Amino acid sequence: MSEAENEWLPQPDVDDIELVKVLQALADPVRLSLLKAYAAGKRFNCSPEELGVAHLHKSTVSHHMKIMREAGLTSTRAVGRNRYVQLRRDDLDARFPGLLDSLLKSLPD
Amino acid sequence: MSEAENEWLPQPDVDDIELVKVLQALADPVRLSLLKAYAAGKRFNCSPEELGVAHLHKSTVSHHMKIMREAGLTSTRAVGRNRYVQLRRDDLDARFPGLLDSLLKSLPD
DNA sequence: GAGGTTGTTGGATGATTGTCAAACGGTACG
DNA sequence: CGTACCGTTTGACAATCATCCAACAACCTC
Repeated sequence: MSEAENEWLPQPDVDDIELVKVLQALADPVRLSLLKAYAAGKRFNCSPEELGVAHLHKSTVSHHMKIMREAGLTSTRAVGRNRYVQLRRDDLDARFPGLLDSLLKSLPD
Repeated sequence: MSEAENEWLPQPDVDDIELVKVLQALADPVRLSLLKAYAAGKRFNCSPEELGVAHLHKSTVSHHMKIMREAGLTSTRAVGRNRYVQLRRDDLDARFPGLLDSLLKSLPD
């Protein structure tokens, strides 16, 4: 049994989260799907099937996750082969009060 | 003196405003500047200077305004040579409650 | 260690986008 | 009427982007 690593993937500091980049990260139907999945608590692994984007290649999903993380939308912890992703709710709410909530309420079914 | 026309430029119906398109329309620094100008009540003419994007060609500004209008963000009334633009506050708030408010509060200076 | 799993990276490609410039079309007003 | 004005449209161009595929790296299990 190897030492369980617990490494956080690089992400911008709270104060460096830019509105334009957040909006750019959200301006894509696939990433809105990911946002919805993350908001629903799906935080374990990145398989396209479980994230509701089964039609996409896994590298494409990885690409979208990177964009969201680098925009400041998500945090990712790498543990072994898995990625544990979660929304940066507190950080986003501190920086853009109410934005995430109204977004999540406005997401299409 | 010619008859003063009062023609509304084409825009989506309230129920047809899509979140993705709204976000795409907002995911650009220039259009965020326009949003800010419109929110501040600058509704008369489309000159790049008065809208705070003096570095851009007038056709570029016209292009951005069209994108915002077709996304459902703005309403435009054409009167003579002028364009009277305003935010669709009520429509946006009906469709995405709280979104516009939190956005406007989050706009950079 | 071998082989299967999970996610990332690089290249390639087609589509979209932001911008400008020039031409165009109404409009206002001498 | 002619000219200046204001915004739109079109074409062109470079840049960015979303996607796939193949190769790779790290990990887990047998």
